[in-house]
Amino acid sequence: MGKRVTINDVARIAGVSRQTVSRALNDKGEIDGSTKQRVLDAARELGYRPSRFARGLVRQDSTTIGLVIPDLLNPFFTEVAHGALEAARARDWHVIVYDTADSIDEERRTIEVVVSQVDAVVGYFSLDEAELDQHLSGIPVVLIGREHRTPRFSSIRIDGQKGVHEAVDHLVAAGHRRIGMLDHAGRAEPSLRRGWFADAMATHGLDAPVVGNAVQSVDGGAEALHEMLSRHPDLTAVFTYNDVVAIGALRAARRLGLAVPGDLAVIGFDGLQLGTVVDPALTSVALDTTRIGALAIDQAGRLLAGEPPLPPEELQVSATLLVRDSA
Amino acid sequence: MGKRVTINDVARIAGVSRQTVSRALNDKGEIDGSTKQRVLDAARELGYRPSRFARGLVRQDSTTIGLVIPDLLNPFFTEVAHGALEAARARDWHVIVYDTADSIDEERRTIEVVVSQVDAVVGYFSLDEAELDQHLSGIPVVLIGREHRTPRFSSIRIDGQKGVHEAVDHLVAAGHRRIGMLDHAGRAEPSLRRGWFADAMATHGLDAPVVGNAVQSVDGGAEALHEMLSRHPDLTAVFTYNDVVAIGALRAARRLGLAVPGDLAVIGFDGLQLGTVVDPALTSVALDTTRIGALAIDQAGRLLAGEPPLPPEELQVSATLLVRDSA
DNA sequence: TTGAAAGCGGTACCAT
DNA sequence: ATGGTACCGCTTTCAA
Repeated sequence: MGKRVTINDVARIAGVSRQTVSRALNDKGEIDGSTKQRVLDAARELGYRPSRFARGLVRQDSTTIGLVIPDLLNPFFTEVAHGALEAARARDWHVIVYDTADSIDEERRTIEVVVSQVDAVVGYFSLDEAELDQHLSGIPVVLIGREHRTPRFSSIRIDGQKGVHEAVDHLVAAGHRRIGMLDHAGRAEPSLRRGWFADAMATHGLDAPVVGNAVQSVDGGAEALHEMLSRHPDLTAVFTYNDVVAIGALRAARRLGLAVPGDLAVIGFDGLQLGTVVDPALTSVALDTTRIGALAIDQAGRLLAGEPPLPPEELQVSATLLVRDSA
Repeated sequence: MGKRVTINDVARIAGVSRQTVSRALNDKGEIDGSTKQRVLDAARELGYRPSRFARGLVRQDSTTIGLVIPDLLNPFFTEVAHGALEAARARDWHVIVYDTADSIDEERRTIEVVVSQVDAVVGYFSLDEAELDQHLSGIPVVLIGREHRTPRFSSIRIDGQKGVHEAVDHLVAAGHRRIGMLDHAGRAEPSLRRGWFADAMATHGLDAPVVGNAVQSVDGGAEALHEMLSRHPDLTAVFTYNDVVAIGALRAARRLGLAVPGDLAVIGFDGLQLGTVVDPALTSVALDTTRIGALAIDQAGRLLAGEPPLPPEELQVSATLLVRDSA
């Protein structure tokens, strides 16, 4: 029942050929004013609308990118998505967004259908490359926040080395010595961020850091800080896996009657805008989230156009300490 | 350069006809195992990928919806978008997201191109219906947060009447009498929310309310509260146009040394998750934001299928007071 | 099991 | 200014 009315119907009603209809609708010259009007009227009357498929088939323009993210409600992904949308819009590209709801099954469903809807795919995946390639065969794929293993894929890397060092420098300069970290709970290996942190601590000759694990949520962060502080009451500063956890830590500190940054300094990671709504505003190792999305789109574009892709060095986004009020 | 390899190329290389290629690729029966393998190999080798246009042209399935929002970074719209994506995914529909960056020009650009990419459009628009219809001709359009004037469009209404009354009831029950409101700045007419508020105040026989105007941002809310309090220091409670403004008010109150809710009660509007990260957690007249998006998708679906559309009464989402800690 | 032919709904090019 | 025709890439009859 959907797209019934075709260009032929319009042609018939208007008493002209389809080519003429096409001309009228596309504002080509070479058409009589009254004819054009007649066609337009007929089209409107019939509720005619060109098929995007037929049109796409003949004019090979119009690019559509699939953006796959685990959870749009997570402000980090929201920002990345925003960056991607912005970059795509600048090129007049269209972006189909898929929210996989943090579910591996939804991710599977997504890669199965996305390939027939878009020209390239960018985003966050947890499936292994073999499975991805199997379903996404033949189409450019840019992985975000995860390193590719085979040349089949591209990836945008997050380089927090410098930023995390700055964070620790900042804390040390303020006199902190006992600094803990709230890492990502429930992952096989310690995070890269934890590695950078340990590295920075070592640089200052500080003790092997105290590390707790936080579930990735505000509540998770609050709980983890409680726990960590009960075991290590001497901590005067905390660095967290990300801003969401840091915000939880902020809340926990307040509940414990600790002034931030006076009694406890807190530094997050991501530099989300969200960090400005809490009080004190969150100091954070900031990523240019917009750029992450934009880079992914950019790389997808190069791959699509057959241009030389950006080399790994340029596919990195590095972090910088963003000093606000919590440290 | 883009989509060079066609089904014909695969057919030639595999030494079969295109129909056979189609069979192999689409897992139809009636094909010899070895033939199928040969085709698959050829396809992989050539990096063949079916044209989504050609395929869409012949099988008229696959629905794509355009979602137009003014700013994905605004948590309210993020939540609505999330609801829409979720509802679309449940039907195996695809959603192209357009962020118009709060710009009327971007909105224009969007409606000009979206029509050739999607089957229906839902979202937020500020253009008038005539202009919308002109570009979106013939395709279902569901307006959110704004009432349609002509039957050409559908719209999802926000009904805050009950929720706002609950909010005022709640405040009055807690002993508040002097309650101000921070409305939306920079709009021609007072908002509906302000009307509901005035109405609720009148119900309780309270004075005509004090109303200030806030720019729609955290800073805007903070500033507006300052200003309002300097002129009306006797206020003990504030209701705001939305949560973002309320969060600004929260901050301003804290800076002024006012305890919330002790010295000043604050109630927002929207019921965003964002309200849980601030301290005290924000009490708010909550909307089911997810439902807003879902309703829009639902209505678009009915329009598309030629089913009877939902009547206006069912296209409403009403608000309820969500009591957290700020009032 | 496989292939030939006929569209799907448009646009471009060449006549008229 | 308008119409005829080929063709975009793929799937769906229908024969063979």
